[in-house]
Amino acid sequence: MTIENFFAKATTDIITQNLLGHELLYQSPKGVVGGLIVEAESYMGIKDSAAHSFQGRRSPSNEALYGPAGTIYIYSIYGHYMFDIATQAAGEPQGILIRALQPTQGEKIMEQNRHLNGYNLTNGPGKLMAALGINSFALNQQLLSQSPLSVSPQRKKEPRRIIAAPRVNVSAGAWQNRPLRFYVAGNPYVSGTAKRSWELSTWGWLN
DNA sequence: CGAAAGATCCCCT
DNA sequence: GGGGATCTTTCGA
Repeated sequence: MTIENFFAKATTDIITQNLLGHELLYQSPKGVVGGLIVEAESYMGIKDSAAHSFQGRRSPSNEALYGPAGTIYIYSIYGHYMFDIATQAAGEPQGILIRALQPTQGEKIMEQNRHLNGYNLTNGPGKLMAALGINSFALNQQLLSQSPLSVSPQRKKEPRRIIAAPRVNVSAGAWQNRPLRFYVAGNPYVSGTAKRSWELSTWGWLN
């Protein structure tokens, strides 16, 4: 099973839920860094009012969304870099925004990249990219399997419970309240969650 | 060419 | 929980 086979086999919202617990790794110049995916959002393509490809919008900056499943889509907003993966066949511009990681590799390097430590290291889409040390568009439009970024083809850990909620900072449009944000319940690296909701014995995993 | 919006972050109360 | 920083992209004149 390759990571490309993992995608394009279901609807993007199902793929997003199945992606939780997979390990994202980056072969960075300073060493291997990465962690388990604990939070992600689905963007459902031309009919989704919050998607960059809404109504078929297409330009050099979002071209990666139109690539085959497993294509890396990097964009920037407010001076921060974000990491998406195209999930469907070429020409069907749907994708997943990776929003938070639980560090498993190179935590020291990530702390140096971020100049801080603790749960704030990777609990947001811009934060995790800064922690990995990615601050350019160099990997945009590359295939995951042919780049220094990789996602494990299967789960490393099973979420005990997955919560679905409206997407973060999607505040207008017909799809603004759709529950397309998915995260591991109780994991302290999920962005914007309250301390009292954290499960610090299991971090939300079954194994 | 200027302006405004935006899938965010950090620091302060 | 709120406001300012920051900067790329897009759209309208």
